[in-house]
Amino acid sequence: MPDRRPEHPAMPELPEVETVRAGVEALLSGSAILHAEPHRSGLRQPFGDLSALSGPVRGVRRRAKYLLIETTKATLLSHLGMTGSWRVADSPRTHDHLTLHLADGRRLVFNDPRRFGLAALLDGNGDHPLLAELGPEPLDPAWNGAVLHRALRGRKAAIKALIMDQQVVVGVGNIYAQEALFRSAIRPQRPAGRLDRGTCDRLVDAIRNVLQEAIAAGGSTISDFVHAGGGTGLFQHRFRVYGRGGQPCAVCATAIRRTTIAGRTTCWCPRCQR
DNA sequence: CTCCTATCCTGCGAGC
DNA sequence: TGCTCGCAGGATAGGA
Repeated sequence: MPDRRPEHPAMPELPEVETVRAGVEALLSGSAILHAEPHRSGLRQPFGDLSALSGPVRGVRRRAKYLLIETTKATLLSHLGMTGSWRVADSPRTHDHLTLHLADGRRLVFNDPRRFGLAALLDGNGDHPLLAELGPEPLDPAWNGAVLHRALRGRKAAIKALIMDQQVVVGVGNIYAQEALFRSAIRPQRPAGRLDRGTCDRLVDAIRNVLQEAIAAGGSTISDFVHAGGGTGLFQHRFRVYGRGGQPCAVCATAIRRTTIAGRTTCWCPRCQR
């Protein structure tokens, strides 16, 4: 039975978070935060004391899949989890968890039905434990096949599991891991430590290309509602393997296969990927 | 240390 | 129609 492609692949990986970053930055540009008002004690972990979050907004940055909203006095770290969104409040909705009151009267609200998300302030040094162990940014030119090859040395886990490991490289989740492996013709279950240098070069290129294309497809639309999924813009129509188990490969027409790797559904073409 | 599994949580679609 | 059940998955705790 062929998979049905999910209607709303609400999986915020690097491209989705980057799109949300740009959207939130546009919403906050030139504004100031008066105060943060939590509606519960926390999500994946406690919000902690958010009272320092106020002042003119200096910028909105991204590190891995985290958003960083920086004011002159503090920086809010947030993660969209699976289903998180930021919006300019209209009326209250279920699963609204945190409201940022702005000086111009608008309210920016974090909503997250599944509550896999997170929000907390960076400490006085601008650090947070969640940021401490993160690996390289995939779009940073300093990350390349040689660096990946070194990181995989001796590792026996499936290559797909390791490119989703945020200590190896950040920002790659279940969708783009599958798509990058298809593009680089690598079978997802191959033991990572056995990939040679040239294969790592190919994989790095594929990861970069698929992420950049997805960011570009994320579009420039500025909306009052910036959310995790919906599949950034039109990119979801370009998936070659994700969610396509049982369907013919777009390249060779062989049936796409489906399995589980490290607890996550994984699809691949048995002919194109070795 | 490395690797894998269970867990958190809600919404949705399949099947009866 | 309305119910139950399984699945979706980022990050992490804990077990092997």
